[in-house]
Amino acid sequence: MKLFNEQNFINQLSIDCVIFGYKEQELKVLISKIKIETSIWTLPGGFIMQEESINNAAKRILEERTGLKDIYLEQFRVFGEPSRVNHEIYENIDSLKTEWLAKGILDENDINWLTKRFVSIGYYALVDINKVSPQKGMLDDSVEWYNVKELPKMIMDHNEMVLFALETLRQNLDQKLIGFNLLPETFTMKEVQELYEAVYDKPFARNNFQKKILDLNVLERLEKKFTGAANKAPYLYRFRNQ
Amino acid sequence: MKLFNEQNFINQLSIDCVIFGYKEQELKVLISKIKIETSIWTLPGGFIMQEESINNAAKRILEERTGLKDIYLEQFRVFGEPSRVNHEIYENIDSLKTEWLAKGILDENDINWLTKRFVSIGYYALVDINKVSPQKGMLDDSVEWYNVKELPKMIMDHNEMVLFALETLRQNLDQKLIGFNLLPETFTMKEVQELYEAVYDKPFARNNFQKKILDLNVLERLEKKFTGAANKAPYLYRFRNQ
DNA sequence: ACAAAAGTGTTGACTATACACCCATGG
DNA sequence: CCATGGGTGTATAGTCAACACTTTTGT
Repeated sequence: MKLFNEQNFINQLSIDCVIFGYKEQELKVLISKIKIETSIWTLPGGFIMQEESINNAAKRILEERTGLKDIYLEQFRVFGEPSRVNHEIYENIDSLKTEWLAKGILDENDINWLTKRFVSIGYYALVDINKVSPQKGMLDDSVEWYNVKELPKMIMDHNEMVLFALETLRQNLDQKLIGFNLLPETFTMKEVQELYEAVYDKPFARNNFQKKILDLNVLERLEKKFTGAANKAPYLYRFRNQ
Repeated sequence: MKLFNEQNFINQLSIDCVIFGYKEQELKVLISKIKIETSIWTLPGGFIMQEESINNAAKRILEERTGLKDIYLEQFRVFGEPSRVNHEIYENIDSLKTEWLAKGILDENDINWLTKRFVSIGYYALVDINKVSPQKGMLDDSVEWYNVKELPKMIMDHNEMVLFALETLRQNLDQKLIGFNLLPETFTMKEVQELYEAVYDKPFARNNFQKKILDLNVLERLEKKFTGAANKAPYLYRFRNQ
């Protein structure tokens, strides 16, 4: 097949994506499992086509896994240790290699291409978790959301990548007003607060938080949301886009 | 010669360095001129060896141009538009190609290697300008310091790279206490202030600035510096390393 | 004594945080 | 009418910028 070679993709350069979602008071990351028996986890990743910008490559990879266009995403760091090789997958796990070769998914050239040392550009993305139906990649066994605090050990430096992505998210959440990408169309102030608490992993004072967010002047107050609970009904808000 | 091929370097991936120095109240950037007659300017750059981390590659490139080890440096962004090709140099300027081939500096394979589309990792570095004696690269005609506000038009997106580097420097100068890398061993408070004014391109109030910097608790006050001027002698300071 | 520039102190505005209170809602 | 949680107001502390004043230096 020769899927991977220098005519299609740039050699030894990859993109790995830390896709953040938010649900049930937890910040989650979308990761793939390669194989059931041995359970190898990775971040969703891919390669850069010759005529494609790196941003578009990242968008394409994200769309493949989430089905979503127009995702908020941003590069956060390049990972370039010479030890970044896929040996974990392609050498230790002979059975995988045999299987892929047998199934004709990959040929020898592809495997040679994939087992070189790779420099990887880290992107992080923020998505409304309700809109995503995770799609398996070619080599994936499953794709699932994991709590960012309870991620399994992933290949190479992928766990470290998540730490860098989270650090960048924390630095940018306020400043760039990007948190609303993680929430549905409308939301209550409490939901915003719980999102912030999940991201920064610390509590915020309710009243001061409300003041801070409203003072940003980016939210539009809608009708009240009657939950049936025996207390005052909270307002719903929507992110005002300009 | 075949200097450049996939056995030596990673293909289609480069590093470009924005090297900041500070002198005479001006923030300066070290840039190379390729050829006298046509005057093509570029940022110092290079490639990544197969067994080398990207950080070490950046250090090596910086040492080649500045002669300095242990420079403060940090990656700030990846530039990956598919239009990033060296055509400006290698096609429009036939004379260069002819010259290099004639001199045996590069052969056809090298030129093919160099004229592909490149993804470039941007690093910025902060150096004590007094310690640097700029070194010409293999293809350089000259290497000089230019005021960051008065840079000539450089190839590809190199001017844009400087803007991103400066933006990152501004964001990190305070937070990471890195400004002292731009100053000599000892300095007066006025020199620190003028450095900050050069970086942010705006004035700071003298007394408040002094308070802010001293409150960081990273400076050690030394003896006074008698300049011979008819005014109170300022103290010298040194950056306390822990 | 004076000008120039460094060092220090004081004030007022703004911001962040803690505390207090009131209000709507369903049982 | 009460418990619960949402919305809003106030007081306090801390931070930051503007202004004022004092000190040191060489002429």
